Amino acid sequence: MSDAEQTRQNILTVAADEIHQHGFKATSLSVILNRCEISKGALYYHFTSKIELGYAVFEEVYTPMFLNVWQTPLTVDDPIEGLCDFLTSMTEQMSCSEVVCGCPLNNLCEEMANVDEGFRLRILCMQEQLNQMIVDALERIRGDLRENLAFSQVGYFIVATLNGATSLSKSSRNKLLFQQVIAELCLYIRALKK
Amino acid sequence: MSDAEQTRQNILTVAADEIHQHGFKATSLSVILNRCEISKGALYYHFTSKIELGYAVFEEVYTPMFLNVWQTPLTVDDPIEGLCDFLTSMTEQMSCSEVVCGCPLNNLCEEMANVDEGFRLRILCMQEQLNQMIVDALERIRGDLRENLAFSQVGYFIVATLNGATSLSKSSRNKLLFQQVIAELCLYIRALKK
DNA sequence: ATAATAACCAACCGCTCGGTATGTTGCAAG
DNA sequence: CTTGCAACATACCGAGCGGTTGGTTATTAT
Repeated sequence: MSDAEQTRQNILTVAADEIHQHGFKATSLSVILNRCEISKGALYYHFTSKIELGYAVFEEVYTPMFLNVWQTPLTVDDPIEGLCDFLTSMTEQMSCSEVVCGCPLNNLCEEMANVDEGFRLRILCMQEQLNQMIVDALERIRGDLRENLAFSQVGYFIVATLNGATSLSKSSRNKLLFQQVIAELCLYIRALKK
Repeated sequence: MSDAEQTRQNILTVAADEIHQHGFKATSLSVILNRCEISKGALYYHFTSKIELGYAVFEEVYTPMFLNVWQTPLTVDDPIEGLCDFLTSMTEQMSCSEVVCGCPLNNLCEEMANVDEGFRLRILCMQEQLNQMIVDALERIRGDLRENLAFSQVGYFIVATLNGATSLSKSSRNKLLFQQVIAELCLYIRALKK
């Protein structure tokens, strides 16, 4: 990797972390510059504006991370148990920063979706992709599931509940409420089976 | 009501609307001053700082509004149907601004819970109150419900899912996803009965 | 040897923000 | 009649923000 590309990747990584911790608007470029030990000129050489940097972080850091994390549990033999194991292990592995900072995608959705159209469309696209992955997994085992299930509706329901659960852990500052919601969500998911 | 109290109430109302629309940090005091047609001196006569104004909005506007909205469907004869009717009517009555702006409590939770302890504790208290209302309603009809239900867990699950549903409507900018999640949530709630 | 370009750096700019210090007005008590 | 306080208004402050401008350096092509 060239020096320039290395610099760019470093900016993206640091910016992703800052945005995750403080949100997009509250993320200060000067903090990113300090952490990367570069000047403002360097940042504006690689990115034309703060918001373009935000878009790049979304597309090049958050999106691949997200798709990668969800793909494994959904492509396993039994996606129902895959999902439940995945969600349960989330509650165990959840670091302190994740309890406090929440999910990057959900955070950006809350903060930016109604302010900036560029962010909104990217977030929407990501949510639709995630939903489609769930739908695909459910359809793959539709024989094992109850009749009359609206797969897309179920998918969005699962995603919504998970987001709401991270929201609850922000205010309680511990995993307990999150774990409870996830436990109940797993009950719901397992009840999808016949 | 005295003139001074009138001024104070006016500030609270306008601030509540601004915070709902733009979040706490992005809410500008000067905008509030313009809308209220008062000076900065007037605002700082009634409130010692921006954050104290925020607390006052939470306690004197959001909290009573919230408790009032939830009490009705939960104290009805059949809280299961009360809840479902309540949620369904939300999807119908939902104004355009509510689709875009989301729930004030959830917004503040996402934005401020991990930044300011004063907000965090107030939000947590509100969430616990809401959960307790749901738990009380469920216990009142526990004879009609399935065995082995963890009422508190169910309460937080419902709240979490509702919050997640409003989040989804922010990115899609329409009611459709919200309606789907609520529809699935009602299926879940009705399935609590034997 | 020189010209051009990529990859930066340092200094500065206008703007908005929350907050403060001081000034003013009207009314009510003594 | 004046004193005093409640209820404001006006003007200003420093800090931090995103963004711009004008260099500077090292590498590469001619």
